[in-house]
Amino acid sequence: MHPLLIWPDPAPPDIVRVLDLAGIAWEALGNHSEAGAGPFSGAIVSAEENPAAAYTAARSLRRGDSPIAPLLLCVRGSELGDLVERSDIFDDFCVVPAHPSELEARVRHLLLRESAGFELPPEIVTYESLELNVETYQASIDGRPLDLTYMEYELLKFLASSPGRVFTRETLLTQVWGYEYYGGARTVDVHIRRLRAKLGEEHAGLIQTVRSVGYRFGESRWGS
Amino acid sequence: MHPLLIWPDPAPPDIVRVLDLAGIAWEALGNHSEAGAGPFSGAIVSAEENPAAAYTAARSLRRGDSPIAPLLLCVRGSELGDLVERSDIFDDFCVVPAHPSELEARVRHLLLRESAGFELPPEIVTYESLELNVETYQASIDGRPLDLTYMEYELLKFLASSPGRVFTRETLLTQVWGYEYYGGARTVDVHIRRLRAKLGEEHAGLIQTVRSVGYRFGESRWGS
DNA sequence: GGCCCAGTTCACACGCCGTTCACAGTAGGG
DNA sequence: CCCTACTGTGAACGGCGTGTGAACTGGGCC
Repeated sequence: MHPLLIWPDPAPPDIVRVLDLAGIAWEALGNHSEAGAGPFSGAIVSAEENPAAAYTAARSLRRGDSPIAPLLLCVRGSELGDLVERSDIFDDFCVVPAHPSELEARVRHLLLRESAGFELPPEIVTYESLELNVETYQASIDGRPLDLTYMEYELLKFLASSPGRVFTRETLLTQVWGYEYYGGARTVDVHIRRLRAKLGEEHAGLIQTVRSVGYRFGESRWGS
Repeated sequence: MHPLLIWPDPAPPDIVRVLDLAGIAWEALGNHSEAGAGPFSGAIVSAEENPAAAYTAARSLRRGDSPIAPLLLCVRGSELGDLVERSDIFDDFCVVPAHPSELEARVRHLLLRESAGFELPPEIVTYESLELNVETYQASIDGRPLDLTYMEYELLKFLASSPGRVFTRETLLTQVWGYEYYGGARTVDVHIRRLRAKLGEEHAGLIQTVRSVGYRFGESRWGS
């Protein structure tokens, strides 16, 4: 069994005590760039001290080449209201200070469900002739490779993950760019434009604009 | 959105209070055999009073033809040790007594993740052969796609959400256009006209004029 | 049958919204 | 340290959705 990743570094003593008593291996890391250390069977992110930094850390753990799952978020009760809109960056949360047995139960439950087959985002997103290999960050259409930048790739991946669904610029900014945004709606437009350009003339229609609403990927006719 | 199933019946007041405040529909059921009543978007099983019976109930909810997911288990702290070996019958648990905001956060988190993962049927407003897909902003009638503008779509969606009900122009202006309006009653007329034109000759009668009152969608006065 | 009221239809102009271009800031690599 | 490429923002352009005025129609009432 691979160890659990704990953020931040040094790891909060309360969490360490529970894991050590339960005989669960762990490793504390301060930032994602060090995560190349090895595979983890899951992560615990403590938002007790610095919630904002913890959310950023959790989000970055969920991205990149090897997203980590499951992820347990430890938060104070006062932070509960902010959790709903961040649902995508954690699998379970624990209100701290918590009874050690609750924390242990949550960790064990998550690990068990993980081994039983946890749902992670698919490795390859495809739509018609478009292919997105999440692992290698490569994209191709009609077999021809697409040279996409990071943001273009993230945006296209997000859109292609929900074909037909319309996303507002606001939604795209928070979901793809990942932070609260004020103004800058033009940013989305420009990236959409660059994407369409790289998709080529014949496939530019894959991304449709829904006037005064947002953008939609594929499914122009809902014959489905 | 389908209601949540709550066990046991009658539902624990603490849980009911949280759900009602959060505006989440629920339905209390005592045993699984009654569950044929309708589809549920999830379940909450309270093991506060009778843990053994609650485990049995949760297990039966997870079996049968239509297993219910996600399932939230409410347990006392003293039961935490028994949870690990029962990991298969619930998706999340909540230690009671819990702060209402924690319970609400867990319910919302489960529902959000469920909708993200399982991709439950899209929200669709439908009336006879008319279909409005709220997620994709697409409309169709008799299977033929309708090319509606933003305002036309919003107006039609609002009308079709309450078939048979008559709306005054003022009501439509405030509800659809969204702001207090002075004058400009003609605006509604024209949009109604454009809608009727796009609905086609055969379906133009779906939107009826109630003289000196307003407009009504569907449910002709003879039929009802 | 003529007047009046209410709804329909038509035509047009304004303004919003999306697209596109151009440029500044910045991070990463040689 | 320079250079390149990616990213984000401002501004100009163009299109079309939207709202409004006015003419037209149809029905009710005296």
